Amino acid sequence: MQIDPIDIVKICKECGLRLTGQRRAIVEVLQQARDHPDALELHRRATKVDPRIALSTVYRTLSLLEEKGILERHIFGSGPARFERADAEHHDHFIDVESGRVVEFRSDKIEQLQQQVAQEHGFEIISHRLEIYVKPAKSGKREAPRGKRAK
Amino acid sequence: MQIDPIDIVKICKECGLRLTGQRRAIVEVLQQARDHPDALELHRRATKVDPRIALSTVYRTLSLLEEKGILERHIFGSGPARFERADAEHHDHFIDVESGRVVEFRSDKIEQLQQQVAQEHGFEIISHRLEIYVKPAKSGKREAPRGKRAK
DNA sequence: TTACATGCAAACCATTTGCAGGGTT
DNA sequence: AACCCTGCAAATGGTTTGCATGTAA
Repeated sequence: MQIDPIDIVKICKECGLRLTGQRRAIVEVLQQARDHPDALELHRRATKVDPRIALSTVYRTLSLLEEKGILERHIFGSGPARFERADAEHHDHFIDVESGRVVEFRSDKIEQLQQQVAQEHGFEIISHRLEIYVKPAKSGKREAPRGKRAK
Repeated sequence: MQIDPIDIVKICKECGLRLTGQRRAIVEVLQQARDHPDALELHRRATKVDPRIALSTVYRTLSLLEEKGILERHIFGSGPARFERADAEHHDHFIDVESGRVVEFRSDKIEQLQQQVAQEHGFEIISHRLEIYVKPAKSGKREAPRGKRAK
């Protein structure tokens, strides 16, 4: 089951933005991304769709979509920001330190405990990020858990 | 109760490093820090102890101490890395988005759940970071929870 | 036509690095 | 004396920005 496509036409209309070829191309690339690419990689992919796209435009568009809540920007370890579609339901990340691969997961229990701990400290949660840096378990490495995630 | 002081003399001796005035000064500043300062701030403080310290030396020393496991480097949101003494017991952070203040916390339950989730995915945890961006709860803001942390 | 968007290059910011001179052992 | 360490300034890498030009509406 797929998340709704980014409706760049609607976004532009609503916000009084122009619908340019570059924005279309970048959105298309984001749409198809199943990984967590950085700006440079997105630029690489976007130029295949339309060679007339500057890296700065990619950055500008990414910031734009992030503002609109369409995208999430992650900074894993050090290194460039990496982007992904903002999911309806928040999730966290495993980062395989050997391959750089990112795997999403969600634990309602952890979410719930965070809420509880924050409350105990007199805080209200605005957002959070949980990144677990991992390597494949040497033994009993179960292949990808059942279902990509019960989204 | 205070964490053990950084024994820079011992570290240098063990690793064949030189015990310089700069290192002493930076370590002293780190020692006294009760917050999570960035490199520039540490440099500012260090130059008060000894004006002859270059920012690059601060960076070099911080990297050194991080390697030795004495320090932890955090990157909260975007912005410069911020440093703190590596605690015997891992902890996570609340970041007050309004004031920038960082509050430490620890939840064994969360740690445990992470372990469990990682295992389910066939991963072995190398490290993790959990940052909860918060603001003071509007109502019923209980003042700092009992004890700074039951270290 | 008229803003807004883009490309380009320069600016930026945090951090790292090359190198010649200094200071510890 | 030998070699590590430092200061300085320049380089780096990711990202942002100023500005003249291009283009969607």
